[in-house]
Amino acid sequence: MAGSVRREAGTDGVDTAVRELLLLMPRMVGRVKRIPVPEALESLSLAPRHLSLLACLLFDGPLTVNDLAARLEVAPTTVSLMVGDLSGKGVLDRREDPADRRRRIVAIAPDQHEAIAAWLAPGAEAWRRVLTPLEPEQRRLFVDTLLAYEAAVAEERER
Amino acid sequence: MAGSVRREAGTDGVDTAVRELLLLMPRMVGRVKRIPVPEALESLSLAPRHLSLLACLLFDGPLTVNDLAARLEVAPTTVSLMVGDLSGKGVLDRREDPADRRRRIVAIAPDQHEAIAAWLAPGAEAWRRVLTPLEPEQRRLFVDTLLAYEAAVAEERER
DNA sequence: CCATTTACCTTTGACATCAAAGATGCTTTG
DNA sequence: CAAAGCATCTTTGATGTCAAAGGTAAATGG
Repeated sequence: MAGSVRREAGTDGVDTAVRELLLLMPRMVGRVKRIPVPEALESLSLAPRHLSLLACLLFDGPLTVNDLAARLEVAPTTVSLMVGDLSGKGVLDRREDPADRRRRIVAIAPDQHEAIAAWLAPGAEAWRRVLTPLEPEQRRLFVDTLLAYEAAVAEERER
Repeated sequence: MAGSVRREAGTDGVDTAVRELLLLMPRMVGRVKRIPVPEALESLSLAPRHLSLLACLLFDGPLTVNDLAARLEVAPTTVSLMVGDLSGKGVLDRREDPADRRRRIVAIAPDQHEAIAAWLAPGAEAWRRVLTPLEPEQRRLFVDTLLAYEAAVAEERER
């Protein structure tokens, strides 16, 4: 039965795992969208959806709008609106690239650096908790498998 | 530096992995939101966002609106609207529970079963591709770690 | 040089999602 | 059995996200 999702037994648990993951994924997405905002940042009307954008900037330094959109797999529109919003509130720094005035270089305002790192910490803590008991090579395998999945999905889209 | 995301070296690569995962997650979410719709279903105005709902119904049989919302980590509002939409188009079957007329039992319309399974197949194929080369116990470890992460995030929300 | 093409960002209008309130039916309790 | 309480779903108004179009600046090339 080609095209079907399930297959006969004997594939050594692969299909069981696939099934579990297909059902787990939307749950995970939903949860991540609800990570609570610390009080210190609530006054700046920061919401969970800003978290990944700020994480990118915190980890990989100043970036352009398109660059951010590509990393987050989100439309440049969305980044542009968010950045406009957050820079108005002093959370982000948006300035023209002197070398190319079409570009806007986006960075975290220095005085918000610490508060944002603290916001990221609980999410990081969740990962740390589940990764710590693993052997180093098991950890490596886990990350690589997830990366491979992302690549596999990206590839499917080409066709 | 408590509360910071990075720590000193010597934690055996945990922090490297955490960092990679924090950056990978939003990418994955974005990609999954863009899984293409097969032509056979496009005429029914089905979009990627319907996929996880249909997957739940395909795997776990008929469910109620609240049940679906809980599994998808989405508001009952959203499920209600989607179900109303899709049942209007004959993709889903929505009928009152005879035992409790407040409930609506949602199921996939039998004649759409096959097309939806085919839509799910590429996503399943991506997982299968990355899981097949693993040993059974490695596979188990991978799934369990992801489940543990989901549980860890759920727990953080309580506090 | 000026004209065309390309790159990057923003604006705009349409749609998806959610929280809160509303509607309906079951359950409990005096 | 009546009334209050609870569970389930839908409706409504507000907000987030996106695709398409618009605006501006750099690159290309005649």
